[in-house]
Amino acid sequence: MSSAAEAGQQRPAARRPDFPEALEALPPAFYERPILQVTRALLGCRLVRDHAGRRLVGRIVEAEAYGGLVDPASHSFRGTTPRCRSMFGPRGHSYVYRIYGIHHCMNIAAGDPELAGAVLLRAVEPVEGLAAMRERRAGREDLELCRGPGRLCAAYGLDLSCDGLPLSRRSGLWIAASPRLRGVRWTPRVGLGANPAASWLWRCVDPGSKYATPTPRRWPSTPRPQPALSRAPLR
DNA sequence: AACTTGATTCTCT
DNA sequence: GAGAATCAAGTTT
Repeated sequence: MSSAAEAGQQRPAARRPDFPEALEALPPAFYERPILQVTRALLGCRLVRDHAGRRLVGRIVEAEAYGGLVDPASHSFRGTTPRCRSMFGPRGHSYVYRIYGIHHCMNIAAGDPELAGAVLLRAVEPVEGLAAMRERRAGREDLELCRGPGRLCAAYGLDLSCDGLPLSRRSGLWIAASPRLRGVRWTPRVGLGANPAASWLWRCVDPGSKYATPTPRRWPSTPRPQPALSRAPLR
């Protein structure tokens, strides 16, 4: 009995050929659990990018889950489109989209098999490569370099050319595992307006970090039950 | 209208 | 100063 479990622990990639090798060091919960667990596991991990001869590193302090079974706030809600194609792709790949025609947002595809899903990285605490980030975000305080999904992409130089990349050292963009962060808080997601999912607690934040965006004082006033995540296929 | 940001203006502390 | 409100800035749906 223990041999099967040990084999699974030792060689997770054998049953997950699509999963980037750089993520194999993460605990099994990272890729065995629904998207909320993935979101939870990403907090405290590091977003790393090797680009233009420099390494950028940031500690993830804020992330949001999108997708799953029925999430009207997700790009995947109405099925696959050229834009959100990466949400339906293999887990551990990037999903980068343009927002408001101006900025970009970085996500990690993390849906269960046959389910679309992605985790939006909303803020990281700059750890390494501050000089390159300051160049891309000239005139900003260090606190503001990566506080917000659009700012994060600007500081990292992430754009549509980074969409669909496997997160790995080979691609130059990956997640470095970290011990489970304690004391995270779940809140409603930011910027959903009148969306019926506006009150779902799918935003995970390190409340002790100044590098996360502020949590709104007033939450959506019409709570609706979150749907149970299941492995049932979309549509 | 949209999973945002930056600048401005207002309020309150 | 901090925080809320308002507005405008491309592109895609």
